[in-house]
Amino acid sequence: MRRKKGALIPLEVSVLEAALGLRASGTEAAHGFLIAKVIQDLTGARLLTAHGTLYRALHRLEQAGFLESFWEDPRLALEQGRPTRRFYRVTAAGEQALAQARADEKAGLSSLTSRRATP
Amino acid sequence: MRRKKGALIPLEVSVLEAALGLRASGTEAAHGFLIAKVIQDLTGARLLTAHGTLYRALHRLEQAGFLESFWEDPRLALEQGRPTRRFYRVTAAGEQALAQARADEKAGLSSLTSRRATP
DNA sequence: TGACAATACGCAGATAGCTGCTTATAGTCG
DNA sequence: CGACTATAAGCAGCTATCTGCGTATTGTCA
Repeated sequence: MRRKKGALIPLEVSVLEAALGLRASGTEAAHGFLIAKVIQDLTGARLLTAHGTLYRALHRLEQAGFLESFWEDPRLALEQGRPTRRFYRVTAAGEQALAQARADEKAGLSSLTSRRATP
Repeated sequence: MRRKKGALIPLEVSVLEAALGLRASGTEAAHGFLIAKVIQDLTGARLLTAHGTLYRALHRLEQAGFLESFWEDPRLALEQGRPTRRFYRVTAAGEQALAQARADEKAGLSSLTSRRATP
């Protein structure tokens, strides 16, 4: 799956949507596992085992500047007896990229329907 | 498996032996996962998935005062990109208990061979 | 338009620690 | 000695993150 430079891949769109959705419902920053669950709920996808894919997507998005990440206080994780979480926050650039991806999607759909018509 | 008060169960003996073995070879304090691996090597047991059993044994031994535990610095774990480890150290009481268990085992074996003879 | 190359996807599993449930076993009491 | 019961063992799975590997898909270039 070769990437059209600067564009977002479906899973990345889902990640941004999930993160923004969580933010809208009061969760400032979401960790990977939570995002995985939300996406799973939304899409019905079985990324139960395939978490690796999601984490890679998160890293890509971070490198692209669409997400920023930070580790939670490890002492908190220790107290609650679970692994330390890494939290992700959607950046302004990320929001823009998502908006752009949505616009592209619409454009792509219309170009698809009018493909035969446009030379 | 009902416990003879104060006695050690085979797995607990293995845990103490593994921890002491590691200490003898320069590893001051061992974490659960490492102990699991050592025991696995020694006994050939397949506690690959059954880690739960080991951790419970570790907790028991700690509660009994035969082990003391401490968490590693979570920042270190973060830097090395792995879950935080919990380290265990055999206490003096633990060493004594192990010696006792070995003595009991020998006594048990001899009583076994002479069972019919001893009333 | 069709072949190629880049890369995302999904599977599998590692790292660490932990809990719940069922079964087997061993100690104790009648 | 045999029944009862406490509990360890084993199985399964959760929490959370991450890497390696083979396959599938997609954009681009000829």
